[in-house]
Amino acid sequence: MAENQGLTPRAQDFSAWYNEAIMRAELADYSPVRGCMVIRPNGYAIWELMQRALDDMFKATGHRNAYFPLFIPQSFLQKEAEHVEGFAPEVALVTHAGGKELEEPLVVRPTSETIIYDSFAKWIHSYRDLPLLINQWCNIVRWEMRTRLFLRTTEFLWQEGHTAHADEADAEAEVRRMLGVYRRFAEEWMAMPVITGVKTDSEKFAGALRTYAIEGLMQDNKSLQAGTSHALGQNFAKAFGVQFQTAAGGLDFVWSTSWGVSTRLIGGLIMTHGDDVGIICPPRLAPTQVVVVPIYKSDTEREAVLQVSDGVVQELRTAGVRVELDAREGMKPGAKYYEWEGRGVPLRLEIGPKDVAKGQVFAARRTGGKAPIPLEGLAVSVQHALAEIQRTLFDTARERRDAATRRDVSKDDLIAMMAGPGGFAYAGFCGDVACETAIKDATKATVRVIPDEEFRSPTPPARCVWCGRPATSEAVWAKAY
RNA sequence: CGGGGCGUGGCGCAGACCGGUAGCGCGCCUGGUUUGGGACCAGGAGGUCGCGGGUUCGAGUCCCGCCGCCCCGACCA
Repeated sequence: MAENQGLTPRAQDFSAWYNEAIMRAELADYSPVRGCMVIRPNGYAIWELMQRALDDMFKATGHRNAYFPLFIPQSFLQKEAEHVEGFAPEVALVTHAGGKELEEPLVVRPTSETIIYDSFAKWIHSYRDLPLLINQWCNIVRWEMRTRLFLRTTEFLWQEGHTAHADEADAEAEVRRMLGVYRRFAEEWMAMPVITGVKTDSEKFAGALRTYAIEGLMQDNKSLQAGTSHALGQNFAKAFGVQFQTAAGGLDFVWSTSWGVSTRLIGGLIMTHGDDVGIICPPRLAPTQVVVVPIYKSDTEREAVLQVSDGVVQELRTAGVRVELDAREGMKPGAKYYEWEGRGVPLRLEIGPKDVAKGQVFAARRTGGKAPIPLEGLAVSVQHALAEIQRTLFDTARERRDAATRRDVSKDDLIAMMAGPGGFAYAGFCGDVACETAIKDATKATVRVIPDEEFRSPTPPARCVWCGRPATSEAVWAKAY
């Protein structure tokens, strides 16, 4: 049958594949408003699972959720110089409402630092009020020039943590802690290996002292900034007068942090695991972890097969597995397979007359391989299989990332790499923005991070890959989303 | 904003160079037969051909203008 039902192969056109994979899985749709997207139930279900996992981690680290307004007085944004400058070009402004012009235009939040610090200034009086650990789940608007489903849309959903601390060390610990949470989420839930590190000044958040990030390498060997954690110093505290009385009786400004991940993670999930058939959901984030497809000819077969299938579904559901029974009539099993594979369901159980007779189901993994599983102890076997699939996805992704990583590259290597296969290039960096710019102009690659110790090369590079002067650090270069 | 591509039933496309009854595949609806990797037969529904002008007896097709979308680049999570 129709060969035209397949997706554009990744190797042929990764962008086309990405869009088609999203459409096939019914994760999202284009909207009537340019740059915006509709997140369909299949896509939103992934987001809900991400939210739940992350929210639990935020709560476990002492954070509480709150909600701040979508509209921010324009003047607020202007109180922090770098912040305005950074966000001004992509801000949407409400100038009219209620049928008349507003006295002061309202910014549609591109991020909530300013309006949150306005509140923090009211809430924080004493060192006893610190640390203040707040998170909010909300939507954000940034008027981007060029958009891409999930990866960069005009409006997107995210989570932004905002915390205030009595001293720099405590704030720094928070910034690192939340970067660690993001890393753990990426690795353990998304099965997406990431490197962590600090951003260069040119890549850091507008208004931050330092920005830390997790970066994953996608299948086209471009890097995706998947989460950021910012040390804001006392910049916003000073701009908004967030002061507190110290234990010693003095007055000081708080040290603050902010950190966020967004629906962009869904794009990362797609580009990390998808294959030419469609997306692949890691089991822990799969809205449907298991689909049961009954197979039969006669009515008697149908009855027996459906009875076993129902029992399987019940058993798995009771065991906490997210399972669906696809008992649609008039559709060939093969057609169902393709449909669920396109949606990324990690495990499929086929149940036919032969399986019923043998007391087994036939399990097909989205990561490859088919094998019978006995009905006896099925729930445990299925959970085992899901855990293995989760691990396989992570291992495969890490091997792919490592295979696309080169260390101690020379200037010529860097140029050749970025003109060719792409990937992560580790090399010495003098720290001069001039070299950063020159490299970007010549290769399109940017410094993704100055990697944390764990990711650094055993022998630190001695010289800058570009200018040859002594290196102040090792950096990771890649083309990025 | 620059470069490239594209707008024709829900989706994918043909028709355009050379103006003359709007077509194909998939999907959808009804009935029947099917069902271990994308079923088949029969019947059926569904289109302001992106929008606005113009040329013409007649425009999906030719001319002018506009709009939108996708991809690549500059800005960004």
